This record gives sequence, structure tokens and C-alpha cells, in this order.
Amino acid sequence: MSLDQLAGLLADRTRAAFCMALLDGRAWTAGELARHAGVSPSTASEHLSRLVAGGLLAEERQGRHRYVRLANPAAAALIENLAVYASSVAAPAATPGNLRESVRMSAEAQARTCYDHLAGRLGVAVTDAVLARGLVSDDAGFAVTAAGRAWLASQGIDLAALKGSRPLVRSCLDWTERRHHLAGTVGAALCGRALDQRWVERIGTGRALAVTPGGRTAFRELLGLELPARRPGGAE
Amino acid sequence: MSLDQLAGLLADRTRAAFCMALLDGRAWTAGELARHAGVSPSTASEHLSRLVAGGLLAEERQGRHRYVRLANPAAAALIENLAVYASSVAAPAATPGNLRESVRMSAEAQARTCYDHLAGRLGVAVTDAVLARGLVSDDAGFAVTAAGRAWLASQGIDLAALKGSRPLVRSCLDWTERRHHLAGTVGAALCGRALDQRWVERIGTGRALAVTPGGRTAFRELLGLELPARRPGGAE
DNA sequence: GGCACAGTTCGGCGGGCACCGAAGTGTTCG
DNA sequence: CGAACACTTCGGTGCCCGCCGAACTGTGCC
Repeated sequence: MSLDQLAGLLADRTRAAFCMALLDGRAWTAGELARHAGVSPSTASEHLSRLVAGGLLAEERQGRHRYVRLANPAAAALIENLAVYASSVAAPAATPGNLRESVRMSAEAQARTCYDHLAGRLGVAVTDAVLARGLVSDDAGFAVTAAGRAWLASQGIDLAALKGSRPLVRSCLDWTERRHHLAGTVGAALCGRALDQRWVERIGTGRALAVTPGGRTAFRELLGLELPARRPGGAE
Repeated sequence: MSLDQLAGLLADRTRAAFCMALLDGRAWTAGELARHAGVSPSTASEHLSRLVAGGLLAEERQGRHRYVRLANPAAAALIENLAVYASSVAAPAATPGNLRESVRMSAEAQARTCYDHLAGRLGVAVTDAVLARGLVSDDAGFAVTAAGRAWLASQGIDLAALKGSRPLVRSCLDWTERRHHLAGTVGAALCGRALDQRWVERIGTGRALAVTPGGRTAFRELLGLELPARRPGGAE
């Protein structure tokens, strides 16, 4: 497959909408994606088949449902990086068309998942905190320090178990905050921990997350973060 | 700009060919790119205008020549990452159509520039050596060690001067070797050093590099690398 | 076993885009 | 100053693709 063929897969507003939705890290059904993108089931079916054949998505059948998800972390990083670069080019993408959309975009700016790690203001704040506390260093590259290794172990995150083909820590540029946040397998593990411990919970079907009261306490105690009480759709 | 619009810029074989050519890090004229891609000057002109307007390329006029280059390192990383992912999907892109193309692809596999850093077997070998010698560590992320800082200083590369918005060290997956090589500002500085000291020199107008006899000596002395004497188009 | 649901396949329709040649503009050189 | 070169603009042509409705298939539930 060539560069223009891969790019062609994403050069359509319906397929692009599917991929952006799937950046929440979850599996969606074909019907859900059709409704999300506002197209008919037949259109969705055809587009999904092309995305699967092209290697960006993976599928799984369960009874009469066809579930699809992003094929792998590299596909997710590709799509996120394209979206970040696109949003940095002048003439920004759509502004909120109505109140509901404005609320959604605000929620996503607060906290959300970026494929498998925390993003939005929460993601940036967590990244600033781990840097400030010396748990991760960016002096000579981006690496977990010895203190960070111990801290992660106290959170049940074993670095040795995370070693693999993906980088342990990677900096991911946030499209809402335009600042970096922690990605890589450590970033994913932290996100998983936050969801498991119910420090954050998902809002609806999008990528938005809400910090729970218990989460506010945990982030204060573990990282010294004072997070605002979240009011749905309201001011900080 | 949205994801599908940005992807649409690359979803055409002519524009994709332009961007791949520009991954050599140099500026090309519109006429050179037209010939490279096998299209007429008018076609090239229109495509280049779209790529510039879309933020992937930057242009500069000099007399009757229009020079274009990749807009910034992020654009280069995007294109390289897309090309790497595309090549990893089954049904590989074009195999060499003739002897000349086979020779060119072989040369690029040996050593080439990947936008601004060394890639190919040379890039991978250099990366393996700096890891083995403890100049860069990947234990807990990708970072230059204290020994590496000193070594780079002995090569006239000052880390403090390299600090900026780009990561110092970044791992870039190589599409010919399918292994990682050193990217980021340190990777770029090393490549610049190798070109300045004439350890490598460019071959023709592509991205291929040849290791010079002086370079073979330098790589052996500095990093313990035994590089084969390069025979154009021949076996190792 | 029949009905409802989820998804697939296929032919038709309309819109958009890549390409080029011709004519033009701007720059450079003899 | 005129010719040559590099590039641009624009109208025309042909091809490709996204979308959908209708008919179909497979699954699940009552």
C-alpha cells in the first residue's frame, strides 16, 4: 500500500468521522457509527469494509453485530497526529454549531481519552505534575526516573511488564490545549488505573471524561493536583 | 482544517510523490518535482499551490524559480509515519520496475536521510551503537545519558542548544529495516555532523547516502561500527 | 417458525477532481 | 531589447467516488 492510498482512506468526511470516534479506544457497532456520522447503514458498511481492508480498523462479529475498533496503537497515533496537525493549520475546523455541541467540546477540553491515555486539561495537568515531581524527566529525552518507577509501582504499574514494541513514555501534543501530555504504555497504564479506580468516568459515548469526587481526592493526594469540581456545561 | 481535508492533500499520487521526494529535507523547484512525478508543469503548479495552502509545504521564489520544501519537522514526521504505516499493511507498494530502480532502492536501504536524520541500515546501526555504548538509554523511555551528553559535546553537539519544541530524541520506525532509528533534534544534529564532516555524502537527487572512506574510519573510531565498503548496486 | 433487527450487496445518479494544452506573466541572459 | 526559460491561469474533458434505496442474508427473540 502506498502513501496516497492510505491517505485516501481518511480523505472522506464519513471515514474520518468514524476514525475520530474510534479514538475513544472503544469498539463501536456499524449501526452506531452510521448514526454518529449521519449516513445510511449501507454507506457505513461500505466505508467500514474499506477501512478494515486498508488496515486502519479491525473488526469482530458478535451475532448480528459487527464491532470495529482501531487496528492498533500506531493507527491511533497516526490519526491523532493528523488531526492535531490539521487543527494547527489556519482556518480552524468547525466551531460549535449549537449549545449541545459547545457543551461536548468543552467537556472534551476538560478531560478525555486520547485513544488510550488521558488528554485535555487533565492530561496536561497530570503530565505537568509528574514532571514537576521528578517522576518523569525531560532533561535529556522523555524517560521515567527512579522515583517515578517507584511511584508507578505503588500504583500497581510495573514498568517491566509494560516493555514492548511501543515506547514507554511518549509525548503527545494535545489539540485542545496545544501542550504535551503523557502517552505511551505508561500513559495508557495510568489512564487504565484512573478508570479502574473510578477516579474518572466516561461521559456518554464520546471521548469526554469526568473526574469523580473520589478522583479529585486521589489526584490531590497522589500528585498534588487541585482539580475543579466539574459542572456539566458550566463554567469552571 | 479537518482530518479529511488534510488527508485529502496526500490522497493523490502526484502530491504524495512530491511529499515523499521532499522528505530528503531539501528544497526542490516546481519543474524538478513535475519531472520527478511525470506530470506537466501546469499540473505540478496547481498541486503545489494546494499543498502550500494546506500547510504541508512552504514556498520561496528566487527569480523565475519556485522552490518548495516541507513546511516543518512535524509535517515531515507525519508524512514519514504515514508512509511507514502504509508499507506495513499487506500488499506492499511497488516493487522495483527495472534495474535502475532496484539499484536506487538498494542504496536507500543502505543509508539515507529520513527528513533530517540518518535512516536505513546506517541509521539503525548508529542507533544500536549509541544504545549499546550507553550514550542513549531506552530503559525507562528514550533519553540521552550523562555519558551520551559528554560524547555529543565531543562531537560539537550541545544538548542545551538543541532544546526546543521538538523532542531531543525520538524513535523513528524505519520502513526498509522495520527497526527503530534515532530521530529528534539529536538525530538531526548527528546527521548534520556526518554531512559536515563528510562521513557521508549524498548520492544523486534522492535520499540515498554513501558512507565515505573517511566516514567508515570515523564510525569505527567513534562508535565501533564496521561498515562495509559500499559498492553501488552490488552485494554487501 | 415467523418476525424484527443488523448488516450486506448492487445498480444508478450526481458531483467533484486530476489532467492537460493554450495563452499568458515574470525573470534572466546574450 | 528580444528570445528563452520557469511558472501560472483557465476552460475543457473524462473518470472516479460517495451516497442511497431496494432486495437480500444472517442472527436473535418471542
